[in-house]
Parts: sequence; structure tokens; C-alpha cells
Amino acid sequence: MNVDKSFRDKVYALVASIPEGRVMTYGDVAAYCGSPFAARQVGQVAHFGPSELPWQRVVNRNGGLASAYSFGGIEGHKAALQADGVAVDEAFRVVGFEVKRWHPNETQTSLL
DNA sequence: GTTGTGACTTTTT
DNA sequence: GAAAAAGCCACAA
Repeated sequence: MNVDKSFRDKVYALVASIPEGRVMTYGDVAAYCGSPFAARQVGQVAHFGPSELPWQRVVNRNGGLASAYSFGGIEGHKAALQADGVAVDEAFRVVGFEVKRWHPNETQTSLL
């Protein structure tokens, strides 16, 4: 299996595998890539990575948007999440992000 | 091989 | 409770 890929490559595949209406935290993505403390690296990869991936579904530990440097501002990011079916509150936090938190192994379980 | 950086996380003041 | 600092990992020069 392809496990020799770089950390960055894993992030791409993982983020690209996030289904619509689901969100993941940087720490979780990093943990699934082999390092639970490499959340910063995930963010850096995201900024330099392909904009084709749904980075909008990637949020910080607070369940809020962190890409204030992308998407034309956090406001644009909030709209992007809503377009994906993710509800966002005035604090730019994903509504029920703990429930919408997606895991690659669980493959979506049941989300109401 | 060393230094610097970063869309984070956690702990301490 | 909020703000500041340190810590951690991977990639680029």
C-alpha cells in the first residue's frame, strides 16, 4: 500500500476524502497522517496545497474557521461551509462540529 | 546539516 | 476567564 507518501500527500488524500457536510480538525488530520502534533504542518500544507481540495471543511480545535488568510477572508469561508451544508454561527464556528466531525475509519457512521 | 517558518495545540501567567 | 508564551511536526532554503 502506499504509505511511503509524504505527510503532505496524506493530508491531500485525507482532506479530499472528507464528505460534504462533514468537518475535520487540524489535529485530527495530522493524527491520521501519523503525527497528532503536526496540526501546524497541516495548515501550512493547506495554504501551499491545491485549492481544489475542500480545506473549508478543515477547522481548528474550536470548531471555528482558521483560514482567515484564504477564501477572501473568514466571511467567504463561512459562506463556503454553508454551501457545503455546514451551518456556521456568528462566531464563525461550525454548529455541532463535534457531531459533524468526520473520521476516515468511521466512514460516516450516522449523522442524523 | 542547520535555520526559519506556519490556515495549530496546549499550558501557564 | 482571557491573553501570552512555549511546544510540536514537517517542509523549504
